[in-house]
Amino acid sequence: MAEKQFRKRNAILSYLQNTDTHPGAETIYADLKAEYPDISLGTVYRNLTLFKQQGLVTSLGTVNGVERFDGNTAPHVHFICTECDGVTDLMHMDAPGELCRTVEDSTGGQVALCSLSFIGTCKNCRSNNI
Amino acid sequence: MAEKQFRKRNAILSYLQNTDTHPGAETIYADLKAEYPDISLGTVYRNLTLFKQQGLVTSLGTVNGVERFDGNTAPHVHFICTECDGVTDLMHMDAPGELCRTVEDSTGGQVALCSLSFIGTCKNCRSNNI
DNA sequence: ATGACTGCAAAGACTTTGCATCTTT
DNA sequence: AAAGATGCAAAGTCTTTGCAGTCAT
Repeated sequence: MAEKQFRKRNAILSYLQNTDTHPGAETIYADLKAEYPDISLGTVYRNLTLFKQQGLVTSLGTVNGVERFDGNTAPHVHFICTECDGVTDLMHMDAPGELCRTVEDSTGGQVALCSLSFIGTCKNCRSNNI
Repeated sequence: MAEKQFRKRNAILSYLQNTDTHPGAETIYADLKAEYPDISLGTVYRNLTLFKQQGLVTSLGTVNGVERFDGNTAPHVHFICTECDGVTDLMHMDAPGELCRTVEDSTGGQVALCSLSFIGTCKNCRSNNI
């Protein structure tokens, strides 16, 4: 009794909603392991799949073979560093959401979301390259 | 003598440069098998990796777990159908290439390329859903 | 009790890679 | 002969999944 025990599902969602690092499953697993020593990777994957279906989190696609997740479902733009695999938000930049209608008109399809990413080398990795 | 035998490497590149279907490795392999019955999947993967490094082809990222390739290196926008996994070019639409500089200024990073995709259901799949 | 959630480990899908062979020059 | 490209199959990564056990109501 006392506090109701948090389910791992909640922990995973909460973790995603409180980070801007756009982690992959393995990272989520490793980080949550501190507080939930018996959490399993299967649970992380299972819940991520669920969250995606429910629209609670989005997938950025894969970076270096690993799918990366975002708990911030508001449309926004990403910067992906190909050296450190870091993904950062570009909050000041508008995702071209208004173009979705244009695309629907020109293709006859239905657009669920649009994804805009800039791929390159982040400030930090540039410095380290000197 | 006669015609020099085409290397498989050339065949793979040529295949990519002459299609707009944005195939994955398995598809390239299957299609080239007709003309090159002894081609191997390893060769396809090996050469795709090479082409990416050389900048001869680009990767669109993964669709449904499979990396998809584009022999058209001119920047352009893609429409990705989540039902049939088809990827089509939106040639009439400009990729926001000019924003690369803006991103570099605001992040201090260096932008190599920008990727804009619209994800949804294509015209064909919509029809089939009726 | 019942249904929901999870741990574990096996299976699956996709990709990479070592080595021997075959080509090209 | 030397360098490069490829076939084959094993290995490697990442992800999914079946099943039994656990937790919440």
